[in-house]
Amino acid sequence: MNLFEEISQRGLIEKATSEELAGKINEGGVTFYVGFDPTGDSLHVGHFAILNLMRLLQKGGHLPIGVMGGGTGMIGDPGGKSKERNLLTQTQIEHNMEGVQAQLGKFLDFQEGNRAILVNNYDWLSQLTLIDFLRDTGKYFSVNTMITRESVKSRLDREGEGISYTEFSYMLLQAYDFYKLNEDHNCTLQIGGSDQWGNIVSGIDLTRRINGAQLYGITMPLITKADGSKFGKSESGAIFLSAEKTSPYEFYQFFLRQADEDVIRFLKVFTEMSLEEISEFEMSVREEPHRRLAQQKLAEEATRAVHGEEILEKVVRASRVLFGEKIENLDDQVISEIFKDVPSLDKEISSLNGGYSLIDALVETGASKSKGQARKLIQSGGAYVNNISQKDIDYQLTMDDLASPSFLILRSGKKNYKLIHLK
RNA sequence: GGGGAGAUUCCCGAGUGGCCAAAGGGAACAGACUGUAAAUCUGUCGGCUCAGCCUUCGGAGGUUCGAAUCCUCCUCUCCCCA
Repeated sequence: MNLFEEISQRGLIEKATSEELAGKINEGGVTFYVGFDPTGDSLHVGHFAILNLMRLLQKGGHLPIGVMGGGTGMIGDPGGKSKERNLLTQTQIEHNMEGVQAQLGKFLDFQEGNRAILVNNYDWLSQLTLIDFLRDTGKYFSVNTMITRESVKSRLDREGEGISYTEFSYMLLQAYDFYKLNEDHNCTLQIGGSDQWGNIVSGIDLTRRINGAQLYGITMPLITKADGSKFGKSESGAIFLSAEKTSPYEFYQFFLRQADEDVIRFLKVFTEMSLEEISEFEMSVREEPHRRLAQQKLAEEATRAVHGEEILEKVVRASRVLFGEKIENLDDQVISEIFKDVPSLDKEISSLNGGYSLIDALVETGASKSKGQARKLIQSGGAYVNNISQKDIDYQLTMDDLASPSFLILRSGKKNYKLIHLK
């Protein structure tokens, strides 16, 4: 199977601008680019599919360019929901670029061979002067066409909304990026989300008009879940690739909890596993879903790619302990490692002498919002001390409840852990 | 500029003088069942020293034994006409 067939079978392609593209991709040596929003210093799982596609293409002999939208970020894509863009400072953008580059490095090779590069479009967009830009670039754009673009049209149709000239120009800048990257790096392919179609096509048109070069574009489908909700959000918000923003444990658990209906599709989209291997897991999901082998594999592959083998092992071990039986007789080191990401409350060890009420402990650790809720939680059997359900409202924690010499583990519900560190 | 409607607990939304911490739905949180899934069912869902008490119905006053409900003023939102 050739590369193009493979990526389309994985579900990584929604639309391509031209039939010829398949041939180019199978030949190799295509320089392609993907744009990233510079507003944060970490990518999130919503980027996972595109990262995987970039990785697959690089391994297939193509050259990836990551473009940070340092310049376009100051303008704002009219398709985006936010009305006003914050102007990021250069230092912020540099900081964000570093963060993103480190993460891209997990998926792409920046070192040798057909090595990836990361650039900031501020570098060239900031050099443009208005007169030159209008004369050399603006003249190739038809306003008639621009106002029919979905992103612009929806803003025009909505009463009282409108669109500023600034945002209206966004499309021109992104188109110019593609032209510029073609000139400077011989970049001939742009890949983006399905909402980027219009912008990509604008770049292709512009470049053809300026220098006659034929460029290509691919859009990726929006990754959705079987229940219709958007992939990438957990109860507590977006799942980031950075360990500071989303702990590796939470990251692993997020993938582990995906539904049977989604997991095979996700294996194809998010991992490099061969399609043959994936079809074995497909059978497993069908015949023995309770074993959750596919979910485990997905969580494993994703966590390994982002956080590495060593952290993966720790996270798997932590998961086993956390979803296991009673926690006792562990040493401090093991506990603090397993529960590294769990919020913990420091407490004087002496407070256990006179007994420390479970209700207070639940409130103080933040497991419950108020004493009333803590009381109800205990009554419903949802409060756990060292993984054992405790239903006595007046329960007092004592030295006997320590899971290790200085730790005590509380839990509300199935997976919400809190740690008390006795000093 | 003229006329009308409205603001209720996280969200939607009922409630027009006591039976109101306020119906119903959603979200959320627990429990059961499971597979750390989905669906379903059950419970909880302002606070507390919890059979009781305290603080809430846009804001400030007032009437009343008693106000989310009535009156006055203010703030904000929406609709229609010009």
